[in-house]
Amino acid sequence: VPELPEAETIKRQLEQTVVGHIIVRVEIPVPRVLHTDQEVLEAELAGVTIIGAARRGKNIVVQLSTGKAVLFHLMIAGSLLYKPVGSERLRNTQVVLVLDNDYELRFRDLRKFGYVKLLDEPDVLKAPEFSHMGPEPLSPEFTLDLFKELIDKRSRSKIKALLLDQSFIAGIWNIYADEILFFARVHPERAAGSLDEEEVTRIYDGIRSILPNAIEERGSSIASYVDLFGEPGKYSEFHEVFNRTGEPCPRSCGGKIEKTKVAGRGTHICSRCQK
DNA sequence: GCGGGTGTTCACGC
DNA sequence: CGCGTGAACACCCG
Repeated sequence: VPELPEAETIKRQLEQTVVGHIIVRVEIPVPRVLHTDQEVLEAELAGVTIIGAARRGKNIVVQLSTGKAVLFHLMIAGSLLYKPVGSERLRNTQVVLVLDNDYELRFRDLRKFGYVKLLDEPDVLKAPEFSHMGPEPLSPEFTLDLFKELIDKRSRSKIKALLLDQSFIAGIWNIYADEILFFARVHPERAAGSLDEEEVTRIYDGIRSILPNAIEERGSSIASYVDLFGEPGKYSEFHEVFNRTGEPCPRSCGGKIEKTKVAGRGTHICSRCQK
């Protein structure tokens, strides 16, 4: 599942590739993945220049010279791919933006849970589509004080449920929630209100260090995720607990990584380190 | 047939 | 009672 680091990787790669190019044609083999009327989308995209790329949470946005933008949500098994025109298109390619440099931007989703949508507001901080979302964890506005305030308001929730809640904080999902809580030595079932100041600070520090490290490695490839160039992310090699059930705890505490279920999600913990 | 993210609805408990 | 919370669905297909 592409989370913040994976979406940010793709956003940065879009800036190096499609930005500055004109969309000469749009092909939509599977219109069902559109959350915008097909004719409207085609009319709004054809002949238009791509002027920027942005990200909000796990959402990827391509900004257009017309003041509109295109939102790609990769959901569970989606990918965006930058490929030469004429190269073989993988099965399940649903939307293709053909560019003026003989390359094309392809949206592909094995599960068809992901979607493509036209936005009238290209500023991701203003677009109503994202108005329900919590703060961007890597933004300057997301301070320790703000995090403490938000935690206080949701004291009854389990901390892992909060990290997964996109309206609480944007872009973190299962991999990074588990890695952050292991880093912070906090058990995922803990009620937010039971966390002391040091624990909240450690979770905050985990968020602010793990996400940038993961971006540096172009994200984590666990199932189907690949970046814009079809390459897997390398951060999976650095996972301390996620997908490491049964392995010894990397803190050498003598415990083993266990898999449980918290907030409805598979959850990896070292129960000796995380209290 | 399971599982995955999201939006929605619905039920529960404080 | 009202709110916060969480559970149950629907969507789809390897």
